[in-house]
Amino acid sequence: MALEHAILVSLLEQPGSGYELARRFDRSIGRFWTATHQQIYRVLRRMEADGWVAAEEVAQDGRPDKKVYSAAGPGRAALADWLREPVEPETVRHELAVKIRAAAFDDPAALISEVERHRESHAALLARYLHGEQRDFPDLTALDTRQELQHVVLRGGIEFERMTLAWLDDVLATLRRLAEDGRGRADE
Amino acid sequence: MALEHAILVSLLEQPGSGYELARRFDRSIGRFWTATHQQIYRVLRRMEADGWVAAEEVAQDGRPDKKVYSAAGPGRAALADWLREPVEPETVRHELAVKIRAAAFDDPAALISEVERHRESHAALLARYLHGEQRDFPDLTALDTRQELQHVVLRGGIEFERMTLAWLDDVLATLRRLAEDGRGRADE
DNA sequence: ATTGCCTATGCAACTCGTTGCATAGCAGGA
DNA sequence: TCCTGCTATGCAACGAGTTGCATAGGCAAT
Repeated sequence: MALEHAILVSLLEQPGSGYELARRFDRSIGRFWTATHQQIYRVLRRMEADGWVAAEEVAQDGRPDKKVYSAAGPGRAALADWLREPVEPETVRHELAVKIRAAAFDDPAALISEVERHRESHAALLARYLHGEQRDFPDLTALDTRQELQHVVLRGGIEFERMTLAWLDDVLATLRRLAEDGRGRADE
Repeated sequence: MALEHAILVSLLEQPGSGYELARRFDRSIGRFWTATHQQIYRVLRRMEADGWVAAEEVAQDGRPDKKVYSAAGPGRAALADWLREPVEPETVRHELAVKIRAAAFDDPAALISEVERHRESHAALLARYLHGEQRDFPDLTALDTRQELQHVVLRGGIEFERMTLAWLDDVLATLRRLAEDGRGRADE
């Protein structure tokens, strides 16, 4: 389990309320670790009870009060411990891969529009990454440690999306070829 | 949720018992969808109750009896329906990316051995993929529909591992550079 | 005026997934 | 001989994650 740790990293980069964290998880961090506001609120309360984070009530006008959290000493220590633990193997859930193998027992052509939609969303994400890179890292020769590490993670995201786009093109070409062949021959 | 569907695909490719499925999920299918034997047994019982799979008791000598499952008509229909549904966005859990960003608040050098271990396991997986490709697809010009689809998924796995290896090398170079700089300058 | 959306937090109920353990016979090695 | 490990299935308990709903004030558009 590492939601606690993802939250700690986010709070170290910038303190914030549960709600703000939830939005960050929808945007930047969410590319590497997803979480709903429910999980975040629950885990934040547990972390506060354990002394990992400190909370400060902030009154706002025109808006509900919010509790701004920041990482506390024990939280940083827990994060350092976690860093030194070996990563547990990631549990993979690659739904599209399952669907592609499933298509062999149905009509491969039925998957084409699905894969195309997938391709669009990956192309959009790549564009957002590249835009974010230009915005947040205009000068790649003058980065501090934090930015260096953020950037190497971003490079990973960019390369992943490029690889995925190329593969989805490969998948589409394969599905289209099979659909052609299927029309040419008798349906099996 | 798609464990049902992953099981259906596996049973369509080859009928088998819960135990055999669990082992397949540890090996081939498990690259795209992980599951423990507990999940598999539970879901198989539900699928049998729903008529998605048919079970046949098989007596064995020297071993406990096993129930061999195979996909039934309603299961195939459910799979076809699922193929036509849009994929829900995958929930991403990229622990290493979180750790890399976390390293900014600790010692980046502490991550190096961790990333190296990661790199080794991805290199080993790539080797296994390439070996499996040679074994299962010796003649790429004579593939039927099922093999074509299996192969395009395998190509995705291979490209993913290649991309990951290149990125991990990038990460290692970055961490080592930061560790050098950290020794040169004062610790912050 | 009403509708809908945004900020901000939370409860309750549920499903999904993991972990530990149990059974039970057989095979192989120390 | 005892211990370990493999096949084969399963129960029970727990923790993680999701979904639906509730509150509650403010803002903007219809």
